[in-house]
Amino acid sequence: MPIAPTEPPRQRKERKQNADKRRRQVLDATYRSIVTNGLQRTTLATVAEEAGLSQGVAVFYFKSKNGLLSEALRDLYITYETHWQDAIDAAGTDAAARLMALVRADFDPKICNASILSVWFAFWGEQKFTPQYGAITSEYDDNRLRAIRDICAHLLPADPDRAHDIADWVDTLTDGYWQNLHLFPTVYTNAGAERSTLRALRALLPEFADRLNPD
Amino acid sequence: MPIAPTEPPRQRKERKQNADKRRRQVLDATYRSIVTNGLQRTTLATVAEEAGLSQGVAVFYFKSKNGLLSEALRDLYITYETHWQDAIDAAGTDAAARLMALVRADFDPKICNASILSVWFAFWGEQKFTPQYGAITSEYDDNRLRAIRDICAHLLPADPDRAHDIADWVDTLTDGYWQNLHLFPTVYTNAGAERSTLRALRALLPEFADRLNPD
DNA sequence: GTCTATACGGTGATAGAC
DNA sequence: GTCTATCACCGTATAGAC
Repeated sequence: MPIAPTEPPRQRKERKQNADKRRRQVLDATYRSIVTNGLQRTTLATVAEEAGLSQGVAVFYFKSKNGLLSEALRDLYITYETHWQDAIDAAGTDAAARLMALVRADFDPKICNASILSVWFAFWGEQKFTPQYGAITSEYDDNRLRAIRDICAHLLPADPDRAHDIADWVDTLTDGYWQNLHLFPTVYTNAGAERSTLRALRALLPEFADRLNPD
Repeated sequence: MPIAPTEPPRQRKERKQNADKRRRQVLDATYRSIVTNGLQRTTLATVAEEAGLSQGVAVFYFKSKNGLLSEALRDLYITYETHWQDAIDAAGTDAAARLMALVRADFDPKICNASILSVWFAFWGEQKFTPQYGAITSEYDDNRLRAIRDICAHLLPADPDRAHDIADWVDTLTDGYWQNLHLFPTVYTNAGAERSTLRALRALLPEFADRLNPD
């Protein structure tokens, strides 16, 4: 059976690396094009120009415009997920500290700013009409909701119903503040949204209020 | 100065009525086209077909595609605003009852369902790239936030800071549930979102818990 | 006021040279 | 792998007949 469709391992690896590099290059360009042009006016031409490559390259690596945009959305979710996971990992084992870390991570300007929010909302605005987006959104958002529920379950081991409610409210409230930040960037600020969310948390969890204080 | 560029009053009125009728006809068609095609693939052609009119009519009454879509967004906000205003008006003078009425109005399937949410999010996804949308959004959302703050101020006359927080949380939490309903229509339901919001309200306002119960 | 026809500029995808 | 050239198509807006 051997005498496989061979090529030296080293060369194969180099090809793979080149492919990954190009994919990254095109994804970054896609992201920049959406930020400046929106999803509507992002075309293979605008992406190619941002990347400093030809249109053909984007098609070669992503098959179609739709494939490219779907991968861009997945990439966005991966970056986001890595960020909040790192944050709760770094917060140690105390559930209150982990919950606070997750909230603060959500409003970190590194992943929550006008540009990135405009990309999120551009995709979400199309989600109903592009089924692929919906599948990606569900997959990743589920991870986050489970993580929040897990933290809350540890925080309130004696009251799973209340833990479930709190988890739902935290998830929903942070989403709501993202929307406020996106729609009214002159009224809301990251720091303000974070403070408001933590204040809500202290009001909802008075017994942990001292451990949910950013100071 | 008279001898104005006249035309008999009756005729002028009839023209105005016809214009209003046509505008409504085209706006409704625009709305239907967005629901079925999304904002990206809504064109003058799809709107004209939905309306059973020619492309020229849409341009005649709304100047351009952009003008048409902006008016459609404004129309959406007016319908929404009328709905929640009617709801709090009908709730009487008790602040807790008014607050609950506002929340319940927000999840009324009449104005909160998969179709309408997809239209809202389609516009919000483009907001950053179409300045006109932002102006309309700010104008109308401000009315709602002021109304909520007003209700909360009546509810907690002795504690304006807390009233302000509660108002902010109600506004943001309902927005967040709209997003959940839009992104995960198989997981969230209108009734569930309403119940969760009211439960949050009772947790945040324990002294009014009995008056914030839907039963 | 309403229509049809059309100008003009993209758009995604493909073919084929290098 | 990467490029350029090219295809068939669709988008808005306008012009002008009725």
